[in-house]
Amino acid sequence: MFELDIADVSRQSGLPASTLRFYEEKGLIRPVGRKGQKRQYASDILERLALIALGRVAGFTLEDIASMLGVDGKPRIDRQRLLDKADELDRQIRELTAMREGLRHAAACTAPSHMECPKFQRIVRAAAKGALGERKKAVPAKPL
Amino acid sequence: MFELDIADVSRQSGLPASTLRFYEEKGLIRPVGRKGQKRQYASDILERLALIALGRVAGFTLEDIASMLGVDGKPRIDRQRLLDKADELDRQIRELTAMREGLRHAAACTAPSHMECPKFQRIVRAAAKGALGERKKAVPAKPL
DNA sequence: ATGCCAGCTCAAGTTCACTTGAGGTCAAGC
DNA sequence: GCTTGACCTCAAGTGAACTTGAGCTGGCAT
Repeated sequence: MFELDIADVSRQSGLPASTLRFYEEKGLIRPVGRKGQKRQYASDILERLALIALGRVAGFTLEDIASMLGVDGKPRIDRQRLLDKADELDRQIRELTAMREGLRHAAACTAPSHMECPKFQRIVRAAAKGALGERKKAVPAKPL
Repeated sequence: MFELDIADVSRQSGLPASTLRFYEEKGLIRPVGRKGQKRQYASDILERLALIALGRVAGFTLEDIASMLGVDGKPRIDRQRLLDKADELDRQIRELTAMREGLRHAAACTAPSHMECPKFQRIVRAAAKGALGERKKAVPAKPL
């Protein structure tokens, strides 16, 4: 297991160095040591960053993730929490799937107004069930 | 089309009144008028809020959504943008699905460390492809 | 030795999507 | 006629996840 400096990690992970330092501050990652003042990372940092990225996609906060990925490197994961999250993901996947259908249909449909198209209405109603009335913060999204 | 006051809309949509006022400020919704000082909404506001909720789930920002749902009520939607978003959702759905599998497996797997389990490794690698190196903000998530 | 460049620390700023708070208005009920 | 409650405006605050900026350090290339 060779060592990487922050630039290597940044390049290989696609994360800016500032984010890596930020993650360190939040207890998500830790350099194996320093060469002079400079952080040196073990090569498995990339695996850990992948895990973090995954957790983020799954909707965990950084704090959640930090608590699951113990400092030691290997996780003390609460199984029930994982299962709960998996269920939540199931729901989210269904919503996104409905939404995707809605988008594709909206792009293709020639009805004067989408809301007048019965198919679109059905999709909206199906997808909205659950999306609406949910108190969770949804994704800010990369601006297109 | 009868009218609703803000409390009705709030109750039926699940959104706090403050959010409705906020959405109005952002140009996402508009009351049909006022009764005294109080906002009155057309009943189709709920449909519009559903659309907004959907857009949020799909990962559009409020600004994005406002620009797609014209003031007039009915959308001037950029078809290409919708298709792009649909493709992005496809990718996101695949990631979430992988993540969900990963979570369920992690909860079930008895390997001493998840990272030592080849199945988990495979899942992580599959899911991370794409998740890592992505510059988008992912969902803050309702804390469990 | 001199200067550059990458990296460092620490504090402050940014964006997004809301929420909260202070202070005001108005119709209804007692 | 006075309070209560729902609603109003406008400004400021919040939390998550970063980013940016100012000012310092240390290695190595000229």
